[in-house]
Amino acid sequence: MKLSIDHKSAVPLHIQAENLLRELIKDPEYQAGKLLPNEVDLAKILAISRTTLRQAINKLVYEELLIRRKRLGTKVAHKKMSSKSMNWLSFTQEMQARGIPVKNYELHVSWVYPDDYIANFFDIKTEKKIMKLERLRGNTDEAFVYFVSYFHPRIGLTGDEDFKRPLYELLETDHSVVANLSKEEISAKAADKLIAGKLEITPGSPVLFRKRFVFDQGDRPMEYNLGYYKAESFVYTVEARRNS
Amino acid sequence: MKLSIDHKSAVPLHIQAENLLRELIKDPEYQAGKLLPNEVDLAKILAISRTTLRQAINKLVYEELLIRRKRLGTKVAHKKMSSKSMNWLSFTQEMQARGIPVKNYELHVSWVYPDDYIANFFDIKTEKKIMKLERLRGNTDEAFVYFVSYFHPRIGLTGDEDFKRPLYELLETDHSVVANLSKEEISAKAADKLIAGKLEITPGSPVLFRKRFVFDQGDRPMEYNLGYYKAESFVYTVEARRNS
DNA sequence: TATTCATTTATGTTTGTACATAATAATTAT
DNA sequence: ATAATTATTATGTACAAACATAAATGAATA
Repeated sequence: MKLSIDHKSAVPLHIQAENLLRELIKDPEYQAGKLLPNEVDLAKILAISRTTLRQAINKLVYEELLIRRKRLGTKVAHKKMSSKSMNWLSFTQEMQARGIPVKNYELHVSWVYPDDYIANFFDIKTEKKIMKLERLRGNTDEAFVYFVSYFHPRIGLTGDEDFKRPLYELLETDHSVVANLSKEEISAKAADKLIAGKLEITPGSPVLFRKRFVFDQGDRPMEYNLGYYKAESFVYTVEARRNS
Repeated sequence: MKLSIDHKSAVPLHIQAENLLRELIKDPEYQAGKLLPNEVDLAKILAISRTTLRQAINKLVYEELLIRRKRLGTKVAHKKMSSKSMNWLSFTQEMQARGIPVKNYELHVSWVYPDDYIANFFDIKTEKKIMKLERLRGNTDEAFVYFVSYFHPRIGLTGDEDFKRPLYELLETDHSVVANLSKEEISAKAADKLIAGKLEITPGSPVLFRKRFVFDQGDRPMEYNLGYYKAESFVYTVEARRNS
């Protein structure tokens, strides 16, 4: 890649400048904290206007790859605050997005009588069995989350589905059930014997515990999910903007 | 919030325009697919230049809240889940809403040199001390959360403020700093000796650990907050709805 | 020595202007 | 009727110019 701007190219100048900057900041010198040339000079060097250059820089600033400091200059942003609002991605997709291969350590389907709490949420009777799906998942080295899901009978799951596939994709394509609303409750918990055994930690050590209530398009309950995450292995990110 | 631009305000026009747009696109009409007024007209209406308006629109386009279509116009993008549902309540207000009286077990101000992580977030040098606020809080019976806050020097806190008051109210009324965006990372942790001592639990037992990055109106970092919640005493709720 | 003040410098904000381009709508030619 | 052509219209790109502002630096002052 050549580090100059081609004014005759069909590629917009600010795009060229952006790409050029992306290359430039890979240089160890800049990674080490060296400042970029100031905007006025750099614009002159690249033979584009400062406005156009700023357009390119802005993009990288948005991406938190560059940091501007008034009077000092612009430099490479080191450890960027990762704020990937993971929220609606499935576990599999989220892991894949981070480049971590997902492995199923356990995958177990059973049919159980719902307890009062679940029956109440689903608004069903306790006399009829519903499907329970247990999944122990992690990367290739270790399991770090234990999921327990219960599904509303309305969906019509048989238990023969391929649960290695992303769950919400399966429900949407094969059962026409679309998750529309999720309410979650996150707390810390001490692992009991069962959970400790699954995650291979000592009983009493901390886990991140997540209850998830999932509703479909008609706001009808469709899934009740419990997740036990090994501490340190999982961070839940939430982004909120004031709206008022 | 008034939907007009104040040319006399100290708040930059493009920021005002950005906020205004955020409000505007909440209108069901726009949510339903109506196009925004075209840039030239809208700029005229708001009495700002098209360039300035584009600056604001660009931000929302980058956030994937708006979609531009050449020749067609700009409209609200509805596709992803909006995970933005946090409670903008402060701890005090939240507790009061639940009818639990808040008590401060400890309230301690100190001035410390920021470590690399904090300096990086605030984008400041490590040589200059910043204010650190420690608060141990709970109900009348027991303390169940330990907060550590660091504030950006820009805010100009002296340390003599009345921190028994709700924090964000204090910052807003007395220092004209408004929290606008917060990014949080929630995880489970084992309590170390310090935390265990504060919360009066045995070291190693679980706590809900929450990092909070708070930004002001200009999206500039203003507070870095750490919260250690005694397990079982606190549940974090998140509601996410797909808007398509 | 410590504090205050002015200077410097790079980014931050804003406007006005002009032309390019993609996609649609309207028109014309086959 | 269909295809090709031509407006039309909104965004896209690009420049120049000017002034504002935050923060570091160094000079003047208490």
